[in-house]
Formats: sequence, structure tokens, C-alpha cells
Amino acid sequence: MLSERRKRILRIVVDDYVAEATPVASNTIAYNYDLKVSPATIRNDMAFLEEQGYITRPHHSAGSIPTDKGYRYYVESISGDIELPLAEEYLVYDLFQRAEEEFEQWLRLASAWLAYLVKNMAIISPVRTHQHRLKHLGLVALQDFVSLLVLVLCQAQVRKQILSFDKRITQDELTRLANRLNAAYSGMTSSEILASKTKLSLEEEQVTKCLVDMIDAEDRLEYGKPYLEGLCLMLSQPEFSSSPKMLSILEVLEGGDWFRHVSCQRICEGETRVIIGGENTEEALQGLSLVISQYGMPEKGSGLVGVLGPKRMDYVRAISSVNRFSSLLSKSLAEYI
Amino acid sequence: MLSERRKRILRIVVDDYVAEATPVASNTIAYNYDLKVSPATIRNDMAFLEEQGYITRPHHSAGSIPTDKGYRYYVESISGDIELPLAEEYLVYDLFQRAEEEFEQWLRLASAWLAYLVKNMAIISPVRTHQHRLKHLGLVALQDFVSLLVLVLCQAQVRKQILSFDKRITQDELTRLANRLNAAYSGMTSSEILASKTKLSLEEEQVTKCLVDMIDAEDRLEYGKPYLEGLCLMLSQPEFSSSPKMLSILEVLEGGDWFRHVSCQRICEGETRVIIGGENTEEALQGLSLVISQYGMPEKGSGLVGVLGPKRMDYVRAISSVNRFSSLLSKSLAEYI
DNA sequence: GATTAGCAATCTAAGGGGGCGAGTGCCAGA
DNA sequence: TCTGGCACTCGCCCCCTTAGATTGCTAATC
Repeated sequence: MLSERRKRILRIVVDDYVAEATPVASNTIAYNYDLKVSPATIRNDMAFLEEQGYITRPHHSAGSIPTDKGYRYYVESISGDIELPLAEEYLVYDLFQRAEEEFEQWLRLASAWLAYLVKNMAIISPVRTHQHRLKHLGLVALQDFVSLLVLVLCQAQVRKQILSFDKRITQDELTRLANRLNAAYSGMTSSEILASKTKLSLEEEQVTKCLVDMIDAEDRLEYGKPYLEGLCLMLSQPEFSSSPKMLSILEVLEGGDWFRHVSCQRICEGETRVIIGGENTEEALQGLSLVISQYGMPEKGSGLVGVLGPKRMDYVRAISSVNRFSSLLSKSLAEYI
Repeated sequence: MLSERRKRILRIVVDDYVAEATPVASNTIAYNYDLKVSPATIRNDMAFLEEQGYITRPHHSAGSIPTDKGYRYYVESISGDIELPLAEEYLVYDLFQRAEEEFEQWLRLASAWLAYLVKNMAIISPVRTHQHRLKHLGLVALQDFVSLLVLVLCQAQVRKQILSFDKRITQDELTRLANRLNAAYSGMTSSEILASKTKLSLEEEQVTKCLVDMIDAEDRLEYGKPYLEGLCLMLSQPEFSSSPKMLSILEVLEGGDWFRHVSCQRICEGETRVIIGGENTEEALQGLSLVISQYGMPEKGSGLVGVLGPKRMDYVRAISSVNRFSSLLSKSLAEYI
């Protein structure tokens, strides 16, 4: 258990290091923060904090920087009092007033905004529904044997797939076919469609099969390819000033596997999880921290919203921004649907 | 006019510099390439080439590297004999055997492949048609007053837009409305739709207005947001080893304006244009070269395919790969539609 | 007149040494 | 338990030197 002063010093070390990006010296703490003790005392406390693994020093005669454990302690300790500054609250609100025609496009805009607010990379994944429901289907003749099957799912998602029939079908026939299937399937999930015991023609059978595959298709992929904005903002932080570091991060992000790993972690509703440094599975991301949350509702569809930045990140700002975006995204998703 | 030997030396300087990424010395040329003259003679020729602005030197006692003018001369001089190595020809062919359901997804795959071949960044823009034709439209009720208008254009492009009516409309009414409009407009371009003198109800009028906007919407944007693959491949080249350079390039690429500039240049069918260094409008891209070509056919739809890399790029490989991809993309686009 | 050999001149990159300043560790004393 | 003082450590910067690479020039040669 840490004494109050030691807690306070740890917190100062984190805050100062986050702000200045240079190791924090005992003198700095003594002169800039009103602790009412001398640098020597602070040094003793810092020696203790170092011994306990909360802080470390890049080399012998340098100031201290927080370790992963130190950041973790910090994050846990602040989780009470997190609020976005009022001015920025308005900014965010402003964004959410704008109605965009396409929800996806709107998410892209939101991610750019979030990136700008936290001066780091923002991540917003498109909405994924656990249980997709068919709203409407359309069939369009492309060539004699080839048609395009277009699905509209609840949440205004559109999917399409090329489909080839064994015999020549006109657009009129396709339209009738689509109308029949719409009448039968509209509002159903894939399993309900499979369970429905309608008598089907050969073509209807074929379309149904394709349809069910398409409805389920994306569920295997966890969350979809996210919108990443503010890559440059993040990479201009001093921790990435060496180009090999930059490259290794770019490589991981370009690959896309990392996000699959992230989305495998089940994050509860309303929870905002902070993954610090070494807690990341990807090696190249172990110098980074991720603040991630979920938006939406399990039954209606959900997505991830988060911030990726150096471990030395303004956690208060990041967490509060992610929280805010998460709840506002949830709200506008609910209105959209 | 350059003498044969000077041409040859210029070509060697480019080839060697492309391969080694270090300035080329007169000794290197004399010993590694069978010119049958002494280094001193080569030095004289190099002095001439430098005087004429084809090559330059990073500092006084260093070997030579090509200038933009030198690269330009090189590119013009090789344009005759450009062929992809046979093995890679097969690789590309192999890719184009795979049928993907979605043309867009397939383009993404193609761009990853192209990037891999040229070890640089590949750019492929989605297909854009100058004159979109409506194939089919669908209307889906989302809420009482709000519907989703889904268009299928020729080339299997799907667009959607939220639409709100002044009165409550049921899905049945929407379906009838859609059927009527399909009958009237199917196969038409936006201008033909506007010209058609059909008598319209209030709702039909509204949908038509929206429809026409949607058909024309993307034309203002020139080519759509391109698939960029192989960013890391490009950035691992030694010319980008300093992180500020890396950042400035990332910034330009993240912005997206640069591609609008590129797509403003009208590139003729079958032409492959090479934009070298300072010929780029974006300042941050002036250390880079772009090999760009068009695929598709003007009447059916077209897109851009290209390679972005350092000026010190294997132009033969880049140009031949882009050529190959351009013609194969054209072919499969024609088959797709 | 073109080519060559030789040599001085030039410039970079790498390595070594010294001084400076920042910051700690520790000890004795309050 | 805290503080002041002081020695010690270490990274950083600057300068100098040296080694190596490469050219430019000049005079000799083909």
C-alpha cells in the first residue's frame, strides 16, 4: 500500500511525463508541484516507487518515467473523475448534430474528429449485428444467366453478391421472385429463414441459400475493418521519432490482424477498457496503449470505438473522449435504425 | 545530343543507383560494366552529363546520382523494350484467374499483389463510369416517414440514401412506387431520366430528384478513394529512413487530396504515364515517382492503376507491371459487366 | 583530339576524448 | 522522518582527428 504522498508523486510523474515527454526529476517535482517537502525526500519516495516497480529510469542519472505498472495504477486511480472539458463537449455535440446520409461515412467523420480531439489515432469499427435481420432483397438481371442479389439488412446495411442461375431469367421473373421471397422472409434472421418451411421453387431455393450465406457472412470476421484516422498525429509523437519504430507500427496496422485480436476481447457494454503497453498481444504495439469501448446495443448491433497512442498518452482525455463518443454513437445508432 | 557512350553511362548510373541506392563512382562503372575505357574517361563523360543536368552529386567527393532530368531521359529511352519477367507474368495471370464475388474486393486483392510485385505502393482506384446508367432501384421502409433508396447501377454498383417523405408510406406502397419507377427509368442515364416527360406523383417526383442526384453524385469526385497497398514496402526503402520524411509522406497520403490531383490529369487509354520527382504537384511527393495508367473503357467505366515509389525505382518493372495490370483489369472488367 | 595515369584536393563518416550539465545516492545532522 | 550537501554517474554535445572514397586537374600517351 502506498502512502498518500507516494501516490501523489506517482501521479505527478505520470502527468508530467505525459505532458513533457521527458523523464521527471525530483527537483522538477519539488519546485513545480506544491508538495512541501524537499527534493531529497521526493528522491527517497521515488526510490521506493522504483523498487516497487511503478517507475523506472532510462539510465542511471536520469529522471523517472512510469512503468506499465505505474500507468496501470494511474489509470485505475483516475477512473472516478473523468470528464471532457466543456468546450470539447460542445465540439463533439456539434459533430453529432450533423446528419450524414450514410452511417458509414458518418463513422469515418466521427473517427477523424475523435483523432483530432485526442491527438492520436482513432479507431471506429463499423456496426456489426450479432443477429442480422433481412429487411429487403432485390434481384437485378446483369446478363442472361447472371444476376445481382442485393440485400438490405436492418441498420440500413446493403450487401450484394453475383448469382448465376442454370437457366435464362428475365428481369420481370426476377422481380416476381424477389417479391415472393420478400413476402416470405422480410424481418427474419438467417436461422429463421432456414427454419421457415415454405415450399420453394428451384430458383427460390438457390436464392435462399445464397441469401442465408450472405446474412451470416460477416459474423465470422468479428468486427469489420475499422476506420483509422489520425495515424500521422500519433506517429508525430516523439516516441516514434525513429523510423524503424514507425515502420514496425505501420506494418502491424496495415496487416489488420491486430484489430482482430482486439475485437476478440469481449468488452462489456458501458465498459471502457485500457490496454497498456505490454498488455498488448502484438509485440510491435507494446509501446502503445489502447483505450477501447463498445457502442451500440447487443441486440441492435454494435461496434468498437477507441484510441491508440503511445503509452505516454493523456489517459483522462482519451478515456473521457472514448466514453463520450461511445455513448453518442450508441444514441445516434439507435436513432438511425 | 549525347554520344552513345554517354547514353550508356547515364543508363548505367540509373541502373546501378536503382539497384544499390548509393551514388555511383566512375571506378564502379569502369570495373563492373564492360565499357573498355578507363575511369578517367568515364569521369570526363560524367562531368559532361553533370554539366548537362542529367546527373548530380550529393557532395563534392561522391559518386553520381541521376537528376529528375536523368530519370526522365532514362524512362523515355527504355519505353521500347518493357516486358514483365515470365515467372511474374504467370503470377499475375494466376491472380486474374481467381474470381471474386465483389469487384471492389477483387481490386483490393489486385493492388496488394501489384504492391508485392514492385515492392512499392500500389494504387488502384475503383471503377468510375462517366455516364452512369440506372439498372434498378429499390425502396425500403425504415420508419414511418423514412425510407432507404437503393440504386443498382450498371457495373453492379450499389448506392443508397436515406429519404424522408412528407407522409406516412407503407412498404407495399413503396414497392409499387419502385416498380413504377423501374419500369420508367431502367437503363437510363441521369440526363435521360430528367428528359423523360412522364407524369409523376408527388412522391415519384421526390424519389426521382434524389435518384438523379445519386446517379451523378460521384462524378464530381473524379476517381473514388483508391486502394493503397504496400505502404510499408515503399517506406522501408532507404530514402525514407528519416522519420520526418516518412511523416510528411504519410500526411499527404492520409489527406487524399494528392490523388484528386493525380486523377485530374487526363490519362489516355493505353497510355502509361510516369511522373518523376519534381513533376509532382504535391511538395512532399517530389522525392517520389508515380507510374500511372488507366484501365477500363471510357464508355463502360474506368479507373486508375499505378505504382508510387521513390524516384530511385525500378522503372522497367514498375511500368511493365502497371501495363500488365491495366490491360488485365480492363479485360476482367469487361467480362464482369 | 581522345584517352590515360598519377596525384593533389575535397568531403564524408566514423571514432575518440573532454567538458558540461542533469540528476541521483548517500550520509550526517536537524 | 526530513533535509542539505556533496560526490558520483552517465548521457550528450562538441571538436578534433583519421581513414577512406572519389573527383578534378594536368601532363603524358596513343
